Amino acid sequence: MPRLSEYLLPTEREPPADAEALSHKLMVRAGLIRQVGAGLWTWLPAGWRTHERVVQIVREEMDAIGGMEMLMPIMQPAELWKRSGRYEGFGEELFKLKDRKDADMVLGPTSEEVVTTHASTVIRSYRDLPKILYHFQTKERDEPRPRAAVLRSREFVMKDSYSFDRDREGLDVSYDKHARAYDRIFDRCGLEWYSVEADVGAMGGFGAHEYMAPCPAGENDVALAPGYAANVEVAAAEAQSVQLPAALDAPEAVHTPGMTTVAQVSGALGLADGALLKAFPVVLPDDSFVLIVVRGDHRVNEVKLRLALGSDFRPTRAEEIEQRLGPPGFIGPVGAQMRIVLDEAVRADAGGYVVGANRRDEHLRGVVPGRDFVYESADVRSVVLGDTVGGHPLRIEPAIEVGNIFKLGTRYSDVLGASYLDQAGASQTLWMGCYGIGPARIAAAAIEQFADDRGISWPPAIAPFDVHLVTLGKPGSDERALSDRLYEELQAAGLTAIYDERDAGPGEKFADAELLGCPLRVTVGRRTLQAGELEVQVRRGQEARALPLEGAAPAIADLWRELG
RNA sequence: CGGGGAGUGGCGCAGUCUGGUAGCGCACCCGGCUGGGGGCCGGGCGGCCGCAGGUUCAAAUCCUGUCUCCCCGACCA
Repeated sequence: MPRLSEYLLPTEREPPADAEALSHKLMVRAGLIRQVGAGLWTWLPAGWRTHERVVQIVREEMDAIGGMEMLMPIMQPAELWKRSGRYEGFGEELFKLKDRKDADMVLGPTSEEVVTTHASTVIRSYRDLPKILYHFQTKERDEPRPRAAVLRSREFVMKDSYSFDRDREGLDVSYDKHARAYDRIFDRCGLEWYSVEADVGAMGGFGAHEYMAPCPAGENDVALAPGYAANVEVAAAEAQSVQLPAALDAPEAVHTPGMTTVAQVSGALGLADGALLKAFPVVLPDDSFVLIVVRGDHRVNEVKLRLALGSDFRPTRAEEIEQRLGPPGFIGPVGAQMRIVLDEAVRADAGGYVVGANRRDEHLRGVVPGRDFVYESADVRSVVLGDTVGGHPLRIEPAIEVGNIFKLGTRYSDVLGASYLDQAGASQTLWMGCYGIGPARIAAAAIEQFADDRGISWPPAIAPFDVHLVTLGKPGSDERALSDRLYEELQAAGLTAIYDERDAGPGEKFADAELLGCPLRVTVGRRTLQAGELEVQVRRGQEARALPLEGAAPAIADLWRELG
């Protein structure tokens, strides 16, 4: 255990000028991390202690569900990725390089290819199943925009585990085991968290959950209602109803010169934005056009749209819109010669909507879906504040994704030939799941969630040290002799301690202790010594209490356990 | 990739418009004082002014190019 005079803890008074996120500022100020380049960070000793405490918690819970720790390489032959289709499919995020023989290599952003390749040769029989394999390994992802220090970096350690099962039911069991392990992990780390249903996306999975830690620096928006939590990417909710003017016998043209936005048209007509319909043409891979129509106060959700269309799509170019429909800003579903998908929040019986007329400077009013255009119905919009779930209004808050679990199915085992022989001797494809956790994000999320104006306030289980021991005595003083002894006794009592015996003033020592944020600060000074007691401050809430000198170390250990 | 901003000592900044000895606060080193909330006094160390080219008697400052980093958005197993 370190004495601070010998330790490397470069604290700063000022945060880096370009830091925005609280965790970024505090991790640098507290001497936990330093930047090397964009999205590349060094963990300094105290920061790494926290990282490794998180890792140890994850390890224990993975082992508890039968996971087996291993280690796969960061650098991987491109051949594997070409076989899985992800050499191109992963996109620009994949770091690619060549070795001296000019062979294509990649730096692994994840390890499905490698682990599945092993499984294909190592798992041969139904008797070998199920298996859960995991490792902590550095991941490399050439992020288009790294941000907020370790919250989104280009290189980071991830725990990734992979389950192998005989069938879909087996996968469900492995998945549930992970879900339970994850619950314990995030609880033990002291985070505020919840799990949400996630986009299974282009990976073609069978189910996925994300573990979210709410905090201001979060990059995901989560929709919440009592008993409901979902990433806004996939969230579904009841839309607030909107006051519509009465339907007309037939659509009627309205002159709307230069009014290309919803706000302009609704303003000019004195209507709510939701009384208008917005139209977004998209193009499918077969080059057919689909017109997506949502309420004027709603936005198309691309993830949900992809799901509803059952295929990828691209936005339409301006000249295509002009050619197929009309001038951009004035397009609408009436008379459109293409497939129309109408969002479910649009009611066919509520009155008359206003839509673009597909002619310059003109809209139509009194439009009734079904009567005036033919459509398919689907939920393709993003939820907004004001929507309800089960009658409860939605809350939307930012969160950091600290982990996820994903039912892969046979997507990798199929293409990489991972199969086993069943009891009847028939070859069967392995069913797989993959499960990730980012220890760095857990650390950053904990900072975000619990920091106060004095600095970090770690959850006890992942603090760099359990106790921050501050001595105010000069070398040779009685106070110093006592604190030296206490330092030994704290360790004997099973606590980790950082001992600030620097030749510095009390204000500086207290400020550094509160910045670093260990759960307990113990102060030894003349004042307390004369009173025959020690001052112990609980970092969170900064409540101070006095403990008798006699038997102080075990009492501090008890106090620490109470916090945990 | 689109938009915006910034590169001057370890950190935070001024100086650039109007070219002329590279500065301030903190940190750091030495000495002394102080000793329960970033204390005080004195003395110091430390800078290819991101890089390259150009203009000029002279460039941190003007011109051209380039690199890097940050923020917002797009993107994101």
